[in-house]
Amino acid sequence: MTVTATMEEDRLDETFAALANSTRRAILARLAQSEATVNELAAPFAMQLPAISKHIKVLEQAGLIVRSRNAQFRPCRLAPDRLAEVATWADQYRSIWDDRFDRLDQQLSRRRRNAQHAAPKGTNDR
Amino acid sequence: MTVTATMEEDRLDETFAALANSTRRAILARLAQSEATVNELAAPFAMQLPAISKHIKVLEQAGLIVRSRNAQFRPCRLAPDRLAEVATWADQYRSIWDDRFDRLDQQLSRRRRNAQHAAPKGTNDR
DNA sequence: GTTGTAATTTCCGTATGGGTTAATTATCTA
DNA sequence: TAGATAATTAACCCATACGGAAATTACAAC
Repeated sequence: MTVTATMEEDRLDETFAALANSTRRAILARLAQSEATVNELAAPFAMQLPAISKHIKVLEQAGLIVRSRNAQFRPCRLAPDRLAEVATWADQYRSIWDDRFDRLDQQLSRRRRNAQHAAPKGTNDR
Repeated sequence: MTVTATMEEDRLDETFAALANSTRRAILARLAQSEATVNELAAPFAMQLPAISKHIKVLEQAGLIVRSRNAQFRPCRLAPDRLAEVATWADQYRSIWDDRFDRLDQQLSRRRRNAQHAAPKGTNDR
């Protein structure tokens, strides 16, 4: 019964864990431009190839990228579904930060009104 | 020069790492309803209090929650800024999954047109 | 088949994560 | 002051994460 929920939770664990590394996020950003091979992805980093290879494995396991085969090359490309899930998850909380802006906005309006009543003749803010 | 970028990257590392645990995400979901004490937050979990206390510490360190003091109690409440950053980060990739839906939509339109040309007299789908 | 290039796997060291129990701190109440 | 409640810290166990170096696999070109 809670099987689906648990599966989704596990997947979010894995997704967020994969995203919790700036090298891996940089790889995703690079792949947002176009697909790329492991060596191409590794080029910008001061890190040995095996390390990048492992990061790619993590991203693939998490479903954030998919890979094909072209001779010795293993081109990677972005798989957007998990990223969409992250956006959806975070959006659950949107009302909370929106509310806060609303309250701030109300406060500002109130202050503007009060300022007008207190000093109706000029701009006396500060 | 890249100081800000690096700080933001480090913060995203920390934010995603904090979110990569279903217990901690459940705590955030609970705090989206109202603030709560450590014992209240711990109640739903089959886990000792110190474990929850550590999870809360991780969330606080990551800036996802803030805490106040009320006698022996340390009520927690949600701090939405980091969640907003996550939403913004994920939204960078929105065009990619939108594009995919667009392509799917175009495909379906094309199929619809072709179906009309091939069998203009009736609904012959499936 | 040998050589070269692309990429992965294995093994290792070190650090961190997530949980436990026991001990400790902080605050209220009688 | 003593005792109860809320919460944290300390000490420990086990597993996993991240990186390096060396060895290995997969394929192409000659």
